[in-house]
Amino acid sequence: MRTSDKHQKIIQAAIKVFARKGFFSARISDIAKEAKVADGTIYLYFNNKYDILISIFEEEIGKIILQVKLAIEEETDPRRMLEVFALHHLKLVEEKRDLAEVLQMELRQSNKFMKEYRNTRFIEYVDIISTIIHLGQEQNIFRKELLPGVAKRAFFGALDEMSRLWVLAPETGYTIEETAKEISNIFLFGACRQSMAE
Amino acid sequence: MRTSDKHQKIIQAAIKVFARKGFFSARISDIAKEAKVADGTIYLYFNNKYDILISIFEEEIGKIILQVKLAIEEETDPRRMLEVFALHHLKLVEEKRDLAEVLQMELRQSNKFMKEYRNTRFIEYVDIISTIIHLGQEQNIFRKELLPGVAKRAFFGALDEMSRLWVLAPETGYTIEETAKEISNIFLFGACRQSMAE
DNA sequence: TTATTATGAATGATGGTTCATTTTGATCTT
DNA sequence: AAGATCAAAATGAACCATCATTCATAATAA
Repeated sequence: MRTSDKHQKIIQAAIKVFARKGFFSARISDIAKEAKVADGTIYLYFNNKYDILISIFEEEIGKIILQVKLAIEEETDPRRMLEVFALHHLKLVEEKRDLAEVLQMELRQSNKFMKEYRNTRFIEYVDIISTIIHLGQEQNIFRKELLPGVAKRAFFGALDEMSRLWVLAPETGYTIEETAKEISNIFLFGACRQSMAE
Repeated sequence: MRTSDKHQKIIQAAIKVFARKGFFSARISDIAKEAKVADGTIYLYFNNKYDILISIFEEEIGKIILQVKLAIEEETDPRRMLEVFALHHLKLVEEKRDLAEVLQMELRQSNKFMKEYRNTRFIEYVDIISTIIHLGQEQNIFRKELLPGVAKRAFFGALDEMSRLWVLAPETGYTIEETAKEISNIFLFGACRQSMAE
């Protein structure tokens, strides 16, 4: 059996277990059982429990970034790009619920218990948005005065709050598509009635 | 010494310790030392470690809700109300950093390790926003088609992502006031250049 | 035969919780 | 005013369950 197989099996098992119980309540023996592997085997592939979590972040976010960037390259209009990003972000909950749950719940507070770990992958992910915003400003579509550091986080935060909701309570009455559309719309055009439409 | 004094002392100590170490890494003895109280004393006022955390949520969010509602009642324009809400939410990081940190980091994932606990106070807080949005729709200021469940979370999420940033890395280069203004602006009018202004 | 990979019982540290004991302070007695 | 009494409040050492991690041993495969 190839090394990478066990590595992957453990990662996938850990995602499941962390999603179900949370990082701290999850036991190594839970992960081992889920991966159909002995407790000790885990330590042949990872240094410790934290290392498993970090590997999940690094490897899985890496895959997501790749996919999203690819999808965005298909588009030319920055407005559409934002919608595509939104769609991808929200879809994650549906397509990989366990992973979404781990990223939602554990990633955010990882800085607390892993002081030294700087999650550059996560930053890279959010910065996809600022790239789009910058593009939109260059094309004279977005307002020049937008504060990029605020705008990107406003958009990301809005999306992420919705995906947090879905992770906690799957039923909201809204579909992913309409939610992505609505959030993009609010971000692009605002909640106010457009006075010109009068 | 009155009962309530110790209760408060322990709560305040716990906020400090939870902020510094996170809920799981915090030891009861840490909290006891910070509160200048014996370990056992804590169990005279709280059932267990979780109970301390829940009490923080209930009592402290209660206070915040009161303050915010009061400040919003001063305003008549829903657009201003949103800005006031934003200002209050962001100010919390500055004025009560430890509490903000606990709410940011621990509150969100509380559902994971305290399955039975439904945080109604938190819901109540976010619902202040939907009340404002509803008002704005009635006054024909906000678009009627806004999905209230999405819009309120978009606004809240945007704000909260910024306060998460401040909790993690205090220096961002933006002031609270300009951030509140910017987020409100984006939410109200969008990121796009208003075409009528052409 | 030997190097690699895997096992899972044993180890050891940790820290939430308990509880026998002490301290406090209010009330009553003389 | 000085003891005496007692319930409530506080203490902190000890208990014990819980795992993360290790490592002597076994299985596998080259």
